[in-house]
Amino acid sequence: MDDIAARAGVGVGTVYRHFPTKQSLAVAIVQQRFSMITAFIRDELLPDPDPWNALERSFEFCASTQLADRGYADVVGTIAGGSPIAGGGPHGPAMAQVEELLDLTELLIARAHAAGVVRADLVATDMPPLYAALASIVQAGVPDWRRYIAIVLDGLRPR
Amino acid sequence: MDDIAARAGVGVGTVYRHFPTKQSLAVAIVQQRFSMITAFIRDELLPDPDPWNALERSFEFCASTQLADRGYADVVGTIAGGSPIAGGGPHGPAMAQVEELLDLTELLIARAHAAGVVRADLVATDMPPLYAALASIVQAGVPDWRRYIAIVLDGLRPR
DNA sequence: CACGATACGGAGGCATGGTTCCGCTTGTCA
DNA sequence: TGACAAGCGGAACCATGCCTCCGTATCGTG
Repeated sequence: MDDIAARAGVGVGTVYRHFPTKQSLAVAIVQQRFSMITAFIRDELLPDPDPWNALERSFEFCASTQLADRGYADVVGTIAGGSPIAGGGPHGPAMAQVEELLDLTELLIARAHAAGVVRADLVATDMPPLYAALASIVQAGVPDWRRYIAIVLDGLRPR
Repeated sequence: MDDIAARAGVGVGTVYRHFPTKQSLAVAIVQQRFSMITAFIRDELLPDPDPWNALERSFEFCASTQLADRGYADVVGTIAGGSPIAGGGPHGPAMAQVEELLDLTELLIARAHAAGVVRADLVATDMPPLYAALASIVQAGVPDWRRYIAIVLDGLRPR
């Protein structure tokens, strides 16, 4: 917290005036990230005319977010694990936000199914684990993570 | 360390007599795990007559190890990242152990290529990132991780 | 049994990092 | 200008967790 305050050019006291606890600061950051993700899906991916390309871009987005944000993988992992991270939870983005994100993913997958570009058994809840997996690869510092996006995507193609 | 000592039924002092530092204990654990992994590949997977099945089992093994060992994903991730985790490194299994593991993986992949069961561009160094990815899914608490093994494996099939 | 050596236990020292609190500065209004 | 309010900074407090140290128990030997 001292470092955060220093980076922000204020004293710790000021940080604690805005966020009463370290955890509440973390929650605020996570919620902001969630907004970014849902906004990206809604405004960039769903309008994309090519459903397959939208999927591809969703993985790219996931990877770049992890590059900018060391904690991203953990959060997505938490969603993937399906744990009850509602408002009260430890680093909980409100459950409503998770719902919204899953709904958008659902649309993404539905479009892909309609176009027949993905395997028949693919469901929306498959995505968070795959996003988490990719994020962990990026987190590990693997330089050519795009290669692994390609491999996973190949695994999603119709059989 | 206090907890570890208690679980072992000894005092902290005794723990520190065997492992002068917490890190050295971690290193010892990691090295032991490495031995288990290399032994498994050598004694179980390489003798498996079906190269594809061997690959499949390697992922299964990876997942179960992560289930038993919360730190497994991190270690594999470190290898995947290709960072210099030699003897001096932070939680470094000796570089020699990493080399050995990569060599064994090389054999596994070579056999798969010879049988023509995997995509042509697959190389041995692709595996650590994939193992790390799977481990992170397991770590996240996703109950049906086998499903994601299947998806990734499908991504490894010849195109 | 006496004695030295070896091994043990766990209280205490010390560093780290989250949180609180109080004195000071800044801005506003009469 | 003086008095008050609001906001700020950072020193100090406290819990946690790694590690050290010393008094004690155990074991082998003369």
